[in-house]
Amino acid sequence: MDPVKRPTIRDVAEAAGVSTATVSNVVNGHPHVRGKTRAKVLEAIEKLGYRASRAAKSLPAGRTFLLAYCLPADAARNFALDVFLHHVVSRAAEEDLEVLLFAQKGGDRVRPYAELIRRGGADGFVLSGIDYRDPRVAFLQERAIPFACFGRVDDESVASVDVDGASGIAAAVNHLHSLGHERIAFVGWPEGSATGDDRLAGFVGRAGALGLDPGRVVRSIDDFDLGRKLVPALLRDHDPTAVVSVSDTLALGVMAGLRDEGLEPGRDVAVTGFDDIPAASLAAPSLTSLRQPMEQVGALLVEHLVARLTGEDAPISMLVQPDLIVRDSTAGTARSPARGD
Amino acid sequence: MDPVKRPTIRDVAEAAGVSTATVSNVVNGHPHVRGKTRAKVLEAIEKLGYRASRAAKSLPAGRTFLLAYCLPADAARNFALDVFLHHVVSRAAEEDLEVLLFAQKGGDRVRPYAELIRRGGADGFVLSGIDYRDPRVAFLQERAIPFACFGRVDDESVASVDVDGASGIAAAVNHLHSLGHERIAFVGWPEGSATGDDRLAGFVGRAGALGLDPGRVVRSIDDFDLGRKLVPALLRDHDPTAVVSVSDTLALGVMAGLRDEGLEPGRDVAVTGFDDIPAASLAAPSLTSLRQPMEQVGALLVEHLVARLTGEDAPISMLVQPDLIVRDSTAGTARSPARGD
DNA sequence: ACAGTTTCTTGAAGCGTTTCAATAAACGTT
DNA sequence: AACGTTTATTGAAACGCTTCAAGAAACTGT
Repeated sequence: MDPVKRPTIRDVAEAAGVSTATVSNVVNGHPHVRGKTRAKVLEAIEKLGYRASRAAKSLPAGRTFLLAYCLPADAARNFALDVFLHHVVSRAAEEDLEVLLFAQKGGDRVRPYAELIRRGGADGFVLSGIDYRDPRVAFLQERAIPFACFGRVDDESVASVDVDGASGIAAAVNHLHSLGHERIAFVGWPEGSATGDDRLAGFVGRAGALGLDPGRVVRSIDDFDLGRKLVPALLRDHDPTAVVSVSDTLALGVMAGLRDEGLEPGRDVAVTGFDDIPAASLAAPSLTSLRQPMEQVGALLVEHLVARLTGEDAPISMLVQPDLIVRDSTAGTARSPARGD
Repeated sequence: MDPVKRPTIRDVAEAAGVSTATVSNVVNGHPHVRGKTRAKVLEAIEKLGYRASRAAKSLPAGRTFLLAYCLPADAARNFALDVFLHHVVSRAAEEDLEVLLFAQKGGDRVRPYAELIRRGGADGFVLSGIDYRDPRVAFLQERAIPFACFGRVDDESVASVDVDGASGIAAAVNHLHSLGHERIAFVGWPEGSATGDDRLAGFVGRAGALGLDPGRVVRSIDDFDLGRKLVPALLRDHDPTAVVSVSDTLALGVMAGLRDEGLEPGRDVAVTGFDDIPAASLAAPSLTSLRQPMEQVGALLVEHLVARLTGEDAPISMLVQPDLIVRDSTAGTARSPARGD
């Protein structure tokens, strides 16, 4: 009825005819153990199927062997979250760490972290969805809790990995320019988001460098319908042959809006997005987008945390490159018939 | 430098001038504590910001206060995963349980569970992605480990919650029928998936009951492009005015395929999907779909596990109803002009 | 005011590990 | 063969909490 009783270190010690201290030494790879003794112990471990209990290890060790991650409240909007998480978990497993999930309760973004810390719930934290001056960062830093951020933090002493949005957008602009597009517009987020500002900078910089007008910019919050509705104004003000969007959601909205105006996205007007959300490849036409290298980001964050937990003082602040995934929404060239210019 | 030292139960006991046993009694709400004593203790707890450490609680309790969930290897395909997880985590938090995440290593689906159990890593498991005769179910059952499944399990003694796919599809058929559609086709998965068979049964049953031809069925594995490519044959063989799909992915493919054939989905041919993945609302036209009540599922699973851990023998085997989300892909009526019949 | 009850509080053991000082065994020297 | 070294092993304390038998305090009723 009850879950099967697990063997303890004492059972192993008995079976091997040694003390529990010796078993512990073997398990933890301490140097001074004779070959013969080690063999006996390993055999007993094997026979009994022994594994040290995390709970029992934690107590004397003063650590939990857990990394914690707070699920964003708007999980449904964060499409790549599960992929990111998957990589964090996998990489953590390689380091014998497991991942603890917790969630925001009310509006307070810091509270759940504080609670977890008070209960000694985890050794370190992985954060995502970093804002300018994110309160969580200040909080954790003040308490000297190990943590690492997916997203840019202005403070150099904070470990963070971010996707180089500027360079990603620049790649999209290059791609479109090489297809012959001259009037490229950018659909961005409202000012004040670290990620959005960065991507916009990429557009402005690259467009300028290519001698294109970097002023073809329109802004909207990240919503499909708003993206759709901004198309008439976009066409009127900038008459673009290509639209670079700060996100896939907006890009898909723009594609719908183009079609509302009788233009076929991908043929009459090229469109690119950012994030490569699942819907990007499921759209018709499929959407050219920038994929964030989640595996790399997850691995870097975990590696940093492990180093930090091992005592090394290893601040990192890395920028990783997104991959341009070319699909049908940029399949035509700027010189194709439809718009006749 | 080091993470701030947390106060222990002993600190509280000292501050309140009582023994640690009393503090423990207060914290755990034991009955025989005098009001005045309780007040003193609570005050000390408040002042010091004390919270019992999970690690230290676990050891004598013989439980971890953790529920474990294994991230499916193909996380990227499981679109609603993060939503589901979010609800599981939230509900668990209400019960003072946290959620531990682990991942599949190689091909062996059972191995990670076995490993976690050997380390005494969690009190119970939440499973998803249940197959016919899922090996994990047999494994956990054999070891009498508490677990609860999202997905149907044939064994009545296993706690499971599933979404009523048959009834969901039936609702879609009803919806289309009420719009005047008479020739409704079903795009299903290949035989042999529990979920797919169930949804198909819903179509056949409902179509038959309405006096429609229940034989308009086509099958494909769950892939956008395959859904797209099956449209010509679908039109030729069944000439449907509406297509009910077993999944959103296939439905989106079908919509693309219809457009390839010069038909406008939502106007010329109605389309429905299942799962309400994010792409459903981002498609143009937006896709009518069936939303799985993830919150309910998550809550039920956690509630069962809590009951089970509390000693109650509470097997459940529930079916919850999906919600039909009507969108533009079923906006027209069967009598609208385009197809002229 | 005293014994008998009942209610509250506590000391100490124990949960499964790690760690470290102390002891034992093995090895070189002479 | 006895000694000093080095290497291997161990006993016991400690980690922060719960639990339970036992003791103390607060009430009864007389």
